[in-house]
Amino acid sequence: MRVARKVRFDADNTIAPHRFSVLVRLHDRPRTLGELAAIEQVSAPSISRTVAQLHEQGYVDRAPDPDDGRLVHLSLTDAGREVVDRERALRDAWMAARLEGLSEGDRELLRKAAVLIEQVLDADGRESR
Amino acid sequence: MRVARKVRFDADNTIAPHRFSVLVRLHDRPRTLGELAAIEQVSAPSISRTVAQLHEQGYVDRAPDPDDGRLVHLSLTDAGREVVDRERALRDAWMAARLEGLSEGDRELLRKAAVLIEQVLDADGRESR
DNA sequence: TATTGTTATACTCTATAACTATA
DNA sequence: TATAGTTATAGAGTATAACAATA
Repeated sequence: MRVARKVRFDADNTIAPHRFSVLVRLHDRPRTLGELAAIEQVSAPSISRTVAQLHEQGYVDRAPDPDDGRLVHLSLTDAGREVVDRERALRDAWMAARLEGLSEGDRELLRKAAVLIEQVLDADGRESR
Repeated sequence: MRVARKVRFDADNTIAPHRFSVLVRLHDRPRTLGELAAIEQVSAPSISRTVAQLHEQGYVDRAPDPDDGRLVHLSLTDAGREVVDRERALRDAWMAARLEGLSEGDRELLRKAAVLIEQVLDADGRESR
């Protein structure tokens, strides 16, 4: 949690965390509003508002489902994809700078730990977050 | 960051994250409002309001500085200390449950990684966060 | 009737600007 | 004048309740 906090504070983020998170979900694949609400664990009105803003910013496309008129399919625009890539590059650079002083052995240890942590998270809630 | 998110979502936290964070800072030692604002990286009015609420909830004591009438020294009440301890116990339990399935070797790997990560964070910004 | 999404309204946390009290 | 903190006001994100459209 300290690492997460540090990245959030120091990495000069260019987009608000919850908006970035939504863009990342859509970077994986297109989703409906309901799916996003479930993944992000926020209410329907909340995700609706956030997506509306991202749509206005030109980062997200909205498309009605051809068979079910209630569904709205969201996907990233090219601009949205760029935002995700740029932000990820910023965070990667931040982390790389921090790991520079470590020995190769230490870095290898952290690589193994990262794999382990991913496993633990995936084994848990099948969250797909 | 995925771990932090998961803990925040799943661990049935009993107090809002930013309030908890302030209580943790005061658990370390008493501090003034200005110190808290700097540590938490929020504005003076923001920390002032948060601390006022924690004071109303009975978690924080306020005491004027005997020499400098502008300063307000904040410290935890017994109730505040309990909140921190309880919340930490919840998170520890959450984490312990998640690590149960690992081998002793894997857990040892994670212990070493945690030490390393602490070092990296401390080496960085001398943040005392 | 149930489901998907939006609108109305309110609460919390945040910030900047203006202010009070003390140094 | 400068510093520590508070009050006034506004913006962003969240929630619940009520609503519209579709199945």
